[in-house]
Amino acid sequence: MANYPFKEIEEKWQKHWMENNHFKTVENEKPKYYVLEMFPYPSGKIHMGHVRNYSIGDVVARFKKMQGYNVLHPMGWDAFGLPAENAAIKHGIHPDIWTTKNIQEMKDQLNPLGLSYDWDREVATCSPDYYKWTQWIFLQFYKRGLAYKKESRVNWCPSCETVLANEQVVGGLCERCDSKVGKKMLNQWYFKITDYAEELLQEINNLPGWPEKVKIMQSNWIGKSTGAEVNFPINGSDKTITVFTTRPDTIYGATYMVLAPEHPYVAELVKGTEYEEEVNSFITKLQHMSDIERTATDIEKEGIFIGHYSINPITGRKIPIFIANYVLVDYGTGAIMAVPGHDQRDLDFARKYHIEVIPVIKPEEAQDFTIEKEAYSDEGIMMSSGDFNGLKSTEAYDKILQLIEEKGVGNKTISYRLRDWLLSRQRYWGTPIPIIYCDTCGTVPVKEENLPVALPTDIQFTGTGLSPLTTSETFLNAPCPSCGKMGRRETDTMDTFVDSSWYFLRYTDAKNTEKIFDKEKTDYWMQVDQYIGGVEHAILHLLYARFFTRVMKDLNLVSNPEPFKNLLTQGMVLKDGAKMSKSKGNVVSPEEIIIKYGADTARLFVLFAAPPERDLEWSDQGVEGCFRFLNRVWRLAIEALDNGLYNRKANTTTKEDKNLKYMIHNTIKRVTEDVEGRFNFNTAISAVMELVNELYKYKELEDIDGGLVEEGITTVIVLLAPFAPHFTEELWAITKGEGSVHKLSWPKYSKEAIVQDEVEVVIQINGKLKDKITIPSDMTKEAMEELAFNNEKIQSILEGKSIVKVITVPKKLINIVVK
RNA sequence: GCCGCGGUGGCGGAACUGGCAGACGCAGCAGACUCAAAAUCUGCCGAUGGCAACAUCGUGGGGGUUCGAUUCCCUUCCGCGGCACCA
Repeated sequence: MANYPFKEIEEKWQKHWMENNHFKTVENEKPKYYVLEMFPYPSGKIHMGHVRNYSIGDVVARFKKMQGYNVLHPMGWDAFGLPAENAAIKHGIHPDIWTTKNIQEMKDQLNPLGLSYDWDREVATCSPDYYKWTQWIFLQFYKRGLAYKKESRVNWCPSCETVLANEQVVGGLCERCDSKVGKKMLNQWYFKITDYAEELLQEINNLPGWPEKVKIMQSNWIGKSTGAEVNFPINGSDKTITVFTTRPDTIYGATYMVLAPEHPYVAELVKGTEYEEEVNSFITKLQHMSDIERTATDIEKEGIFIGHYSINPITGRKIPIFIANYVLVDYGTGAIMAVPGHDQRDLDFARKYHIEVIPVIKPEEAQDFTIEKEAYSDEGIMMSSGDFNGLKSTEAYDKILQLIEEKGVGNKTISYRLRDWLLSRQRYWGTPIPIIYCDTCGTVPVKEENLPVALPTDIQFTGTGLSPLTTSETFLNAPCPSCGKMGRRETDTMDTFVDSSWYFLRYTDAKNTEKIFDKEKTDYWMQVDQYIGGVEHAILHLLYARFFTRVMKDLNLVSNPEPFKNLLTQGMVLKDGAKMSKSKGNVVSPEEIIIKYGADTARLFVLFAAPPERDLEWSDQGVEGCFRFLNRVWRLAIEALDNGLYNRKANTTTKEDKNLKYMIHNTIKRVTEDVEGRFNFNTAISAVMELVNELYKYKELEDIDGGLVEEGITTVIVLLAPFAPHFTEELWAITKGEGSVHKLSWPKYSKEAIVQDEVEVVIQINGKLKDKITIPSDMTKEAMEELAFNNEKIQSILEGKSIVKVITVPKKLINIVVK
């Protein structure tokens, strides 16, 4: 028999579903379920990673719908970004046209997959209807002091004369021209995400539906450490330098101090001294290095003495002040007390510059303790620490902190690794920052009623120099919202992560022209019950989205501060052990697979080949196998219908009948559990395959129950519906003649059918399998043991051995322990 | 360096709470059908020994707990991912 006509079937049902608004969703009284896949960047081509992502989401959506939920399953486009602008520079196509065309092309490639999206809720972040609200959010942040501008060091390519995002710096080089990337001070916009650091960290504990791995990554990223700030007066000056330390217990061992070269005091302290020139050239040298070069762990520690001393406020000791490449200006206070005895970095530096090393903590057992090449960073017993000598360092930690506070020279504090979010981009294709600079009024936000600040079209893309928006006269000049005099617009646009930090909220009320969204609607749908996407977004996107949602909760725009209840991070699609990529030439295009085997086979394969969290190794033969399986089901159903198998002699209730009934209902149970709780689609599908194999065997028997065959085939069709939607819809139409398989309720297994009268148990001797016997499932322990001891095979093995004990687990095993 | 995840047949993977290791699929081998091939259907398919029934070994390596360990504990090796001069 020929293969099933997948092409006709898929086109037919896609058209049917679309024309009948099959996937349209509105709020109703049913329990809601919001399933979301991370929206794509419209590159113009979908790849297997997309197919995998959306297939997983579609199974969840269709399954939940069959379970009676009101399911929201939207799709949209993360449509701002650099590739569109590069295309403009390279080919002279306007980013808007390029993006719109790509969205259409990607939609044309997505539709053949049969995904159950409600396209009425589509959003594109580059559309003014959308970015108007991104700007509106910016203004709310600004009002709250959560958006602010500051001078800071940013990546700078001297050849392109432009700022680069961290992602655009590849191995310390500019991704476009391969020049060495340096640093430059620029005035940039920031979001104050650090205000939410503690909340974002604490609330990770309230995300039981997130993978542990992602939670750990976020915690580490936020990077909380507790310690103290201590003020060290500068000798012969009225200034003090505040250092941050996590080890106040080592303060007696501080033999020098290091400032970050960019620390504001440095320039002041050396001004007009003999050290000025040397310090300046050191700083200039560092500025020409990228962060990557500068912070590489293998780089040698380097620094210089700046001619000043400070006073250790606890010991009164006078210690030299250095600047060095290993102290960062934007962590802690940008200054440290260096304790070479107990910090490896400080030790390396001290050895190089011949600075004294004073050990102040020794291991508990140690007698004469000295430091050679390795710093001692563990706990221990205090030494050379005045009154604290002999104490455990953990006790001394608290006592010294107390002393610091009593003396008023410092206090307990907390430091985070998380930095504020730099959102300015010197780009065209992004959301314009709605700010006007006025000579009289300064920095003035655009009035809400004047949003959106639209992207102009009279732009030149030269690929060099400043933000392209500076080339638009119509954009640049705008009246000050406060005094009306001519001002200048902000010409930077926002990082595209801003756009994607709230799109899931807009889906809940995508067409609203009055408001960002209606709170009632958003509260009805939020949280996202299941979010699905690549683990590469574990930190940035997911953290930013959490941050935004928290702020929106504080603004009373939403009720729940956490956006994503459950998170599934799917693995990559590999071929020959490597990620599919053009440069490796190992790309399999979804289009060619759909043409050859159809979308249902493609979907089935990506779900069957591996559990969703793991990487998936592509296999052409594996795809073929899935296609064969669908054909096998097809033939089974068609043959049963044509040959009247449904009507053959019924209700004989043989052993085989009972077994098939058991198989049918146990398969329902297995598939339900696999899909619902664990997202193990691979085992769900293999369970259905087993049932199909069983049906093939059963139908060859002499005496079969036609009704049971029908039940079996129907069950297979219904259970496969979320996985292979077109295939099952067609089979449903053929075998049942009416309705849609997708409008059915998800089947429930019969409890009686999965009760087995007989079970197979194993007989072990010393834990090793010796024989298997089939017994009634309600047999007592005693009877089981009797049976085991009467077993001929067991008797012959037991001969001449003495029995130590017998362990019997009902319905499972009998283990006889012998000597 | 620190943190996390993983290691099971020729391959992708299964074994959910400690109880038959290898479900299901792929590849391979054999048979049926066919003039023949493809497709399809059926059977076999971890290693070693044996004609066989069967025996022994086997979940990266070593050790432990247990009647019993892929599963729990210790240790070690390898692979992958994240962070990385964060004081």
